[in-house]
Amino acid sequence: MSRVIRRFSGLVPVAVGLAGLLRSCRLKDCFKQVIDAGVAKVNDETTRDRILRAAGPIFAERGFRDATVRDICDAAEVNLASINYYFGDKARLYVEVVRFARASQDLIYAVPGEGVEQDPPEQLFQFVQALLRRLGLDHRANWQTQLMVREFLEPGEATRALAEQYFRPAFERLMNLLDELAGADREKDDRILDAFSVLGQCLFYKLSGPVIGMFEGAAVPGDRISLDQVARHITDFTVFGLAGGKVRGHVSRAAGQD
Amino acid sequence: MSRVIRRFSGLVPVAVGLAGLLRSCRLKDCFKQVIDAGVAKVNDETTRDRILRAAGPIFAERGFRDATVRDICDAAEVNLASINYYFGDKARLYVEVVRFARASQDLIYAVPGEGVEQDPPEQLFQFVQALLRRLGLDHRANWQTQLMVREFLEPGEATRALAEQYFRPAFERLMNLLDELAGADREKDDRILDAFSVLGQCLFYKLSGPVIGMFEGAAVPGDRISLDQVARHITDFTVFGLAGGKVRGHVSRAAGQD
DNA sequence: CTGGAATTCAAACGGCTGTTTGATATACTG
DNA sequence: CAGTATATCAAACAGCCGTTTGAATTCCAG
Repeated sequence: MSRVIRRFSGLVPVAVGLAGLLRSCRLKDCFKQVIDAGVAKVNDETTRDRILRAAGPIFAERGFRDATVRDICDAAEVNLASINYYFGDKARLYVEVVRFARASQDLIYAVPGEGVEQDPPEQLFQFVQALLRRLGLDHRANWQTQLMVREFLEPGEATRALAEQYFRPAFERLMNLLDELAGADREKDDRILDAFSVLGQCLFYKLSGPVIGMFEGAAVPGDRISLDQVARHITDFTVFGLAGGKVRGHVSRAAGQD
Repeated sequence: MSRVIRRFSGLVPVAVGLAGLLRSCRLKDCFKQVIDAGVAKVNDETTRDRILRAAGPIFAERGFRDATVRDICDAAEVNLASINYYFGDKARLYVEVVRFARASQDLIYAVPGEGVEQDPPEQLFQFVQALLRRLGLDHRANWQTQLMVREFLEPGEATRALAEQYFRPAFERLMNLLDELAGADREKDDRILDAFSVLGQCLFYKLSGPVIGMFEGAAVPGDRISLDQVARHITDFTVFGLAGGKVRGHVSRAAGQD
């Protein structure tokens, strides 16, 4: 009781408290938000920001569980207690980091060629190319992408917002793109499955990287095969693959010899 | 010093020691191997086996790090010290569990229709169908598959053997299958990329399950869309997609309007 | 300058982890 | 049966984890 009062002794916590998601987060933040809004400018990095920036790569590389607050504080060169002081606990720091990652890059969404008039296959190529780049197929992925892939593979509390705001728009843009390629008269389920086929092809290179490197014959992009080669292949594969959806009798049965 | 001598007081440890990978693992195992070889038969389950069997699902569900030896021992109804007594430590139990999982199911490999004379598209369909089933797209995946997917996504020490013995044979069978479909005159890189495209499409449903469930419109197999529908789609998509590889000029450029 | 709030800090706390220990019970051998 | 190797067990250990504490420091308005 007394500890809470001591800690929330100022007037600012009340504002945050009313905002709903309060608890113990420290409260220079409120001024910070005002500052960020453009009212004023902070020259040297605040402790909160250093934590946020240092935590990103660590969470991305090791995941929530394996990343320790001690390592994060060491990397940020702040005191061990700072995380609990500014964010309440490790979990809330994590969702803040995800938010930060999301804000500092728009992942799949901002695909080049959006709105530009080009033929559909070329638009698809650029979509795929951009996605592969975001996934880090050219160089190593940045930590933001790594973090989002992690959230994608095993969703947590922060994932729902991610899905709504980033994955879904990209997903719908892709479906529209495929409509242009295959004709818009497709059924809804087919549209979805087609989009999955494209995303699956792209994600495979990100997710299976370490293992396919073990197959002597196979080569990861960046090794023998360039990112553009992969993007080109996926585009071609898809453009022709879509034709399969048009044949309602289903090829694999229709082609049967019996 | 004295503890080692006390523990390895018998003569059996020497044999295992010579085998190379000894250390503190307990040594009824040597007899156990003889028993398994058919010399004798053990009626009631040994402690070692109970641990092995209980650890599988727990490692599969939570991963190596989040699975605790206490939970495993509770599930196996054995004493806490048993894991260290029989396996040395948690890590060596884990690789043993992976070996056990690998042995108790042959994952992707044993595809129905192997050797059976059917037209290539139907063979591909059955390959895809079998893979999706192994991945647990119909009901929930069994723990063996879960464990292998985990190893696939972030490889550990046990992964290399897995890749060599299971992933690779399936991979090569798939490439041969695609050769029959597309003609065998393809370049090596194209064969690999085509196979990746198929695997990517299949894996997508396993890996993105939780997230695509968040898209209201989209449906996971088992929900609105059946596993066979998905398998059929992937097959059709692939059969036509392979045609893209035959056009050397690359569709996405050739179809350009400029 | 002064007093009180905001922040930083070293130290510790309680809990959970994998592992070890030494005693005890069981099985087997000569 | 005696004696020894094997197996089981409750208890404890050391180490790391996230978190808390209370004092010291910095900051800033009056």
